[in-house]
Amino acid sequence: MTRASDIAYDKIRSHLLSGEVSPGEQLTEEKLAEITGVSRTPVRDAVRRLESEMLLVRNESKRIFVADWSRDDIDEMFTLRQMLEGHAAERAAHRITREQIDRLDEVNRELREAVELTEPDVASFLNANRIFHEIITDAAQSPRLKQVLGMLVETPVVLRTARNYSIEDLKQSARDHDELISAFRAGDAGWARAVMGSHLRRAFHTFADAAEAAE
Amino acid sequence: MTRASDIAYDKIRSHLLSGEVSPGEQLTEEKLAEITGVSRTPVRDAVRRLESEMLLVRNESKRIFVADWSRDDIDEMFTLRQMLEGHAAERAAHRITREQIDRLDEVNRELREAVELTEPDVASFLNANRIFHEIITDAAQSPRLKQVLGMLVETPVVLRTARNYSIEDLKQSARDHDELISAFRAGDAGWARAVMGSHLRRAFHTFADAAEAAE
DNA sequence: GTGACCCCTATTGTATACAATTTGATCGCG
DNA sequence: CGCGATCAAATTGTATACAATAGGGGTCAC
Repeated sequence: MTRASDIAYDKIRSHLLSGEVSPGEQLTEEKLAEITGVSRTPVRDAVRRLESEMLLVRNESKRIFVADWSRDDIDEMFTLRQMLEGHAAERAAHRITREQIDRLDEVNRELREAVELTEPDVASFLNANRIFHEIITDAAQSPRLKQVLGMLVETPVVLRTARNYSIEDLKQSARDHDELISAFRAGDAGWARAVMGSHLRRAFHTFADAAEAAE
Repeated sequence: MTRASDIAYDKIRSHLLSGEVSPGEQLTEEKLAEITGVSRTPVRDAVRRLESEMLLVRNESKRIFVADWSRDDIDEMFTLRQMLEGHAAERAAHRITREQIDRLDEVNRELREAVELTEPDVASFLNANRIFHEIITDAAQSPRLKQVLGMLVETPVVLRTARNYSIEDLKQSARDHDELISAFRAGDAGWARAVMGSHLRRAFHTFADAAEAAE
């Protein structure tokens, strides 16, 4: 994308993720233009993107609101990711290159380092985790799948809850990733799909438990 | 959406489906503005939508082109629909109302009427088919699923090829729909998913055979 | 003849003014 | 008091002018 609309997208997104705004709160294109420092035109582009990621929603008269995700909504999102990323893992098992597998190894090493600090670095963990899954999506070599998965991003509430994940949960993620790498090395599509499936399903329950504990 | 951008979307879409433009052909916002009779601003909105449906694509420097779908691309699209609509059917089986089931019956009656003419009315068939699947997606009651499925629309090549479908293929579709309705009446999620899966997978092969025959 | 550079043109991106629509509130009337 | 109509304010939609960028083609040096 272009510069101004990228800036707008990034700034609005981090604004939404920061927790400075509450679910259900109304935003206007003009206010967002002020915040981002660009005019309404690129803001509108950014809002469209964030709508497709369901971080923003519009009411019947096109006004813009911060999306409010229920527990069921998040369950459904993880279920869709489980299906689609499971499929991605299956495809990737037959298509992934040695270089990509090495990269997965490297990224998961970084992820593990972020976890094994005395105080886990959750931001680095989430970043490494995102990159890890992106590599697999790319290795699946399906533009359509990639585009569809792009809509199913982490929601603000999931990211904020991640701070409450236990060290054991985070370590289990790293172990799942290791097993995925093994499945890819073996070229075993069924194995890769199964591991991805349980990995994402467990991730949902980790989230749900952490969210419950936070209340 | 708003009026002008809706007009632009509809006009550009039917322009793409009409076959007046070839895959890979470049389009410019200005030309599309001329065709649609609105300014570039709503045209840009419409182009964004058509991009997300992958009927248009952009190159590395943001120029707009008519998408070119390979046989593998279409295979992958049907595979994704099979997963997602299978899931939708499964959810719908537990949530669909009596009214919605009656509506499915009615729409499938129309579909069958379009097929059983001496010269099948393919346009009516496709329209009824689209509505039938939309009712199920709605009955699944998952905004996320609905939004994701909205991206996986029929491609121009699939719609054009539909003219070559045999009467027997069209009748089989109507029978699949009847079986789906039976599964919904029984509230049997597994049955609904299975029927939807084979229905869509067969649809791909029907398309592939018709496309091959047309060459 | 080939390749690098530069300029002109085509095309997309951005800002801004104005139009259309929706909301909410105020006023008047029963 | 309640209810509805009407107007003003807030918000999104559209058109248009201008800015930025990428592509294509021509020229010139070698």
